[in-house]
Amino acid sequence: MVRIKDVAKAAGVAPSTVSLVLNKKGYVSVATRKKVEAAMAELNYIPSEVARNLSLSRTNTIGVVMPSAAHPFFGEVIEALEAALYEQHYKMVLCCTHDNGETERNFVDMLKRRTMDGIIMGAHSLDVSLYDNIKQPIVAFDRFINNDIPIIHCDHEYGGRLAAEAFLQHKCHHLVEIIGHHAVKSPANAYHRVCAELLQAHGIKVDTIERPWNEVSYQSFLTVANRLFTVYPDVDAILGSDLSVSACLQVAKSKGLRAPQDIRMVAYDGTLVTQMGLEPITAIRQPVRDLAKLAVQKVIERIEGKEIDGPWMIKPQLLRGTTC
Amino acid sequence: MVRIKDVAKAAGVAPSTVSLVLNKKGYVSVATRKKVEAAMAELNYIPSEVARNLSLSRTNTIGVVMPSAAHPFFGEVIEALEAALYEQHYKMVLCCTHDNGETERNFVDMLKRRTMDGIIMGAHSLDVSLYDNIKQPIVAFDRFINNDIPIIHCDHEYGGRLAAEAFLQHKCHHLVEIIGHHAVKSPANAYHRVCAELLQAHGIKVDTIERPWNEVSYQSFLTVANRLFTVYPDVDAILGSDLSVSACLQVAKSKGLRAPQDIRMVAYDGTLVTQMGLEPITAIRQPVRDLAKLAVQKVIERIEGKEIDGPWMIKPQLLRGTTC
DNA sequence: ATGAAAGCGCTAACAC
DNA sequence: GTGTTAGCGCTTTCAT
Repeated sequence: MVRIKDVAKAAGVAPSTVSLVLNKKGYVSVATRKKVEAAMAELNYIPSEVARNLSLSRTNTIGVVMPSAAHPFFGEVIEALEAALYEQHYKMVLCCTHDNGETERNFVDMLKRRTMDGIIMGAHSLDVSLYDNIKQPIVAFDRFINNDIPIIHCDHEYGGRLAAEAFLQHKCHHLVEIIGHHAVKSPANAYHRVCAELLQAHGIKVDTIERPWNEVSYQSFLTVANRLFTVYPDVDAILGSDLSVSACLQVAKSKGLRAPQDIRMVAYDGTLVTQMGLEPITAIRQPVRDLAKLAVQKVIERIEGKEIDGPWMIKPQLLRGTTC
Repeated sequence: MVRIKDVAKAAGVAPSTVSLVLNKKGYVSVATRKKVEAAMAELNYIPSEVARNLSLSRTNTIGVVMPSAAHPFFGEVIEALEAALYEQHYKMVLCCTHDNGETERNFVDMLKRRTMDGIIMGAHSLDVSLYDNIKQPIVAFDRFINNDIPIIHCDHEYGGRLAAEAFLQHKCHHLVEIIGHHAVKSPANAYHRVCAELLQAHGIKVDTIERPWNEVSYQSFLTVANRLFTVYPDVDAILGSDLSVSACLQVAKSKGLRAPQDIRMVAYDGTLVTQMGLEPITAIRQPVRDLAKLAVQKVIERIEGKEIDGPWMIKPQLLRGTTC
């Protein structure tokens, strides 16, 4: 391994000088710069980033915690975060919790060990006390953690309103909402609340059905969809996440129901899933790229010592499909 | 910040002793261990991983390079790799290249700077010379790079055979294969070749249609699907990746074609996408978790200095749907 | 404009 | 068993 001092020796200068040309800092005469650069090329020198990190107490790495990478929505989020981080010259280390508390704990430990300069937290753990004594910058992605941790999310109340407006363009009598497990404290719950309120104000009956904790197979979405139609046979409007609604559409079709004539459906998230079936599902699209950019910008501001407040929100958008 | 020497001072011992208890190495009397542990707790000591990394010349981090995280297949792969790495106490830093050579180059640079102990490379770059002078361990994931870099992949020839067998259970006359861009050198091309050969041996006509480079929107899959039906109106069998076939199914339905009576389709990969539409698509499922585990095992063996050979393959599996 | 030297926080060889 | 000490490779202040 060739070190900075090897380059210095070869170039006949001091290590500090090499460091200066390496980082394009300070004043170095053109002549010595040339010598140093020649020596670096000659020796095929590559600086050790770890040594640099230790010296600077900064790793240019930020940790991203998500429930899963295989889920279409989180896959998109991860992609967008990685791109935004890359643009700011940060590396992303990814942790998928699979809704497992221990995984999350371990990851937060890594953060504490200063492997990373900051964290973007998008998982839904149950134990929020994990985050009590952390000095490093954290921002939460669509998730409440505590009052010290700023949160970036989509304007879900507005999303709920968009969904309600879509439903109200048709005659519905009974909306069923497929909601996440009640233990998950997410700002996203707001869209269900708002949509329910608006429809109830128009005399529409609203029921909810809850998804099991930590079940991610598509089969489990089909199970819930089937239960929905069994428990509420007169349902004529459904609101839920992309996968939930996709499964409902599948079940509805198998029962010979047509959308939007017999039943209306709005999917929340608007990932690929809603575009991919035999008909495009009407969806509320979360502005994933913008959310990711904002989250990245905010962690970095915190890393750089700026005081930031939050929360921050971005409005979602209606993607008109054929199901509502 | 509290350092190891602070703990040492507080406990009345030497830093090296603290290091020993920290790493559960060597022999430390129970009494001093207790003292040290008390001091660590008292001071709320958290070791710096960066310093440790520098000292050990090892980061316990490995880089994963994939074309995208938003794509269902790569999302699954990333998830599986992360889980496998986590189990081995490795962190994953993720790079999505978006088929962009510069991104990849930058990432390989990071590797050279020894930020990471190794790389799992699953992207399809065009410039393979990038990998010429790398000392760190690399394994390729479903991708040919060069003869020095071992490769892990699914047994695609077997996959092609499975697909052919599925088609041959029906009467087909004209298979169209949707293939990736010709610049991508992937072992996965084998399944197209093998399936084509087997069907041609039965007198079935085979054509191919090539996907554009670096187009990832679902819209682009629909475009290709539409072109397929325009160019080959008598097509009655289609083989392609999940998204390609999903788009074809959508177009076929819109033309009133029924599967498998009028047209047969087999999707390669077998992600969520094939389960999600209105009918399950018959698919060749890549054993993603096993591939990921194997890839992780092999990079780690290389990191630990073991000589490994490769290539390694794992057999795919037929998922019977209703489309063939 | 360049060099000497101290430090970033930890590990490990060696001495006691 | 425990302490001393010399690294790991880079950055940066302070002289010159």
